[in-house]
Amino acid sequence: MAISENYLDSLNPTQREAVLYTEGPLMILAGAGSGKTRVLTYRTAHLLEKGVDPFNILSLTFTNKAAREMKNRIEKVVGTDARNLWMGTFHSVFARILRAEAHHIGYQSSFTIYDSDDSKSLIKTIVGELQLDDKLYKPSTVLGRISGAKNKLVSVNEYLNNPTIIADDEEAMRPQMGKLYQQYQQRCFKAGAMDFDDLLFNTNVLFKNHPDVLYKYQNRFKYVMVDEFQDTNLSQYAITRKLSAKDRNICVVGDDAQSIYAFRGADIQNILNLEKDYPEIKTIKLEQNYRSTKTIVQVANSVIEKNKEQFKKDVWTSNEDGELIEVLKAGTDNEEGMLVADAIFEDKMQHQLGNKDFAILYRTNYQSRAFEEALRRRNIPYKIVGGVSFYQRKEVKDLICYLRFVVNPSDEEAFKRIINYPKRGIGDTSVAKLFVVTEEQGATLWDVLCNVKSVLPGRAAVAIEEFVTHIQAFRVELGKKDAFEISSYIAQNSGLLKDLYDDKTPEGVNRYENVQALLNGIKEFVDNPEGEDKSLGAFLQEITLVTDADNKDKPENDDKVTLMTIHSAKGLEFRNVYVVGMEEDLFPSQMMLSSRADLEEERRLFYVAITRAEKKLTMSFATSRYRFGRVKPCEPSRFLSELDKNYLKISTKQAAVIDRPNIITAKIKAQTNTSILKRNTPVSYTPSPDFKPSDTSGLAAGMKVEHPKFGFGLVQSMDVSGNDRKATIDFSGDVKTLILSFAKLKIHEN
DNA sequence: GGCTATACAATTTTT
DNA sequence: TTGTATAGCC
Repeated sequence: MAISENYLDSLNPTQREAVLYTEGPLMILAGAGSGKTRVLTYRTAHLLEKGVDPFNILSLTFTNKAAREMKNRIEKVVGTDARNLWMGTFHSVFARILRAEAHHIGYQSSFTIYDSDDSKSLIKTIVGELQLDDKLYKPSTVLGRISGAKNKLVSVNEYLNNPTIIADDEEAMRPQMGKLYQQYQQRCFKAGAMDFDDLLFNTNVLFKNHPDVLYKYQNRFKYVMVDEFQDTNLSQYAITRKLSAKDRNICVVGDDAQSIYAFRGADIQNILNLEKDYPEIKTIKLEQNYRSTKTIVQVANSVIEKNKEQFKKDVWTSNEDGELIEVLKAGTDNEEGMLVADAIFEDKMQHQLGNKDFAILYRTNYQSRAFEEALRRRNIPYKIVGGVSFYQRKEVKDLICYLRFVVNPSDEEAFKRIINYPKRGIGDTSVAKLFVVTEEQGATLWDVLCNVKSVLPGRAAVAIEEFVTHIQAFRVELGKKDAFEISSYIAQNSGLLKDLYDDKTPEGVNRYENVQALLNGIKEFVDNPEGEDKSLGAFLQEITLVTDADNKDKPENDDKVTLMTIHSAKGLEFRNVYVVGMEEDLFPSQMMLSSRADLEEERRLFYVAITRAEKKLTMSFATSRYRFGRVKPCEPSRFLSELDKNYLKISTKQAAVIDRPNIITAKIKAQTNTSILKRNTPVSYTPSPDFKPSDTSGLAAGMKVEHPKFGFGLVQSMDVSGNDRKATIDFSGDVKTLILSFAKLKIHEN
């Protein structure tokens, strides 16, 4: 095996220890930027070098993207052997295993995976059928409760019999919650569907009830590694524990300071459980940060120090001190966008950076709008990670639901979406009737559909019979064609493609293209030599587990500023990071203020945001923000005042253009407490009363100019090499490079 | 059943 | 402000 040179030499002593410690349980507490991925990569490479078969190694990561990247890196070290490693998210790995073992737990291997929209829609249906108050039993609330139970491995029966849970639900005025959980599970099962949590829950059931199956996978996965262990929930932990019970070669990597998924059931307790379950466990701490400047590391430390509950860790770096952390203050959310876009532009010019060196991180997705707009106006390319995934778009999901229903005609949620699209005159009442009859008869949905005449009156029945004939025809093709052929066939013959094609509005054209893109994606899936299972069913299961964050960008057009939530930024790093929307009630989110545990999670989130930055960190906040179509005053985040002031530079920058009348800003300023930033608020330059921008086409070095914001300056040099003409101007010591097409400059003759 | 008009709520984070 | 839910009409 050809391992590239002395890879061990490039590691520090603790890292090396972690790589070499291959037998027996190991816990690596890895501080932010401490070379964790490097350790995991080399550890795997080292295992392979020792002669361990790649088939025997399982690595569980948090995102598909992380898995893919690690696989690539290992491949660079050990070569093509890496292809046979099992790497993926908990959900994708165990979905594959469940697919293979589905018959043991009463499912077909073609089971559907419900995404959260499917789950909520089903809950809504059930709440309606049970005639419960839908204000009280909101789908998201109910799903959250069910999800929470499953993540703690609480089955329906246990739920129904647990006095504490019952009391909780009664106190919340939702006594029917258990009943809903029960119905929901039944309906999923009957529909041949599992939701995200079921993938893990049912893996536990499988391993518990079928020791022979468990034994098989224990022998298969002799070495188990878990990345981002702090974000695992009980259900996930139970799976890893079972898998590694035989050989006890479990290696987990995590950082409690970066645990940000408690809302999804992640439990720090797992780290303690681990020490209990594996008393012989070896713990290694990686504390040297290689990513960030001293300033950033120290500010991050000063933030996380405020948390009470944490393991002792001492993250340090030998990197340079670096630049101070800049804090930008904006009057409005739009101005915040402009300030940040301006700052990015300036940084780019001054340090000759690429767009991909920058990231804008925010707490909630909806904040992206102002930054998109500002970046677009300055022609700075950007990409948004997160938000609605491609597969969630209406037109794409419509086709997917056709495919789902053809593969699994019990799939109720898919049925609901396609039964009247394209329109065939079947309304909600008919659909509800069908479900009721299905329940009453204890039959399957498909059976009822096939005998629809006995259920529904004439017109609707005829329409459904037609639909059934269509589906049957598609199912016949399923055996003959590959996934791509059958999908194209269905897209065409269902009338879906035609419906979209007929819409000639720009949005309609876009929708049509999206469906074509989906078909291309399926083609790619079929042509990809790596996957072994190329059935349509396999494709459908895979894409449900793909998030937008996993999207591989084409490398050639990848030089873009990245916009994303802090959650999706976990595990990534950027040269310059902008943490925006640093306002009370936004970050920390008002939803998280109720308990100390929640606030501490927000603070860890802040810690994650800070530690993404390598060289330069900038934060921003606005003193007013649009919310629900109304301007709302905002106060700076308490997190800002928790930062060590010695590392801060309060910026005096203002946006180049004021977007709304000053009255609003002024009024809000008057009532807003901006104490931490008040003291050195600068006197901004007031332009001459007769200020009027000149024609700058003849601008040359040596000329004296006036800028509405920066005041008088002397042109040092001109840059006409790029697309934009730029001038470097000295504004009494403050040297700026301005793009002439944007900058308003008045040329003074003398 | 399908369409329009009106009312109303909503913004946490993700597999 | 936007998107969704409901009511009321054809």
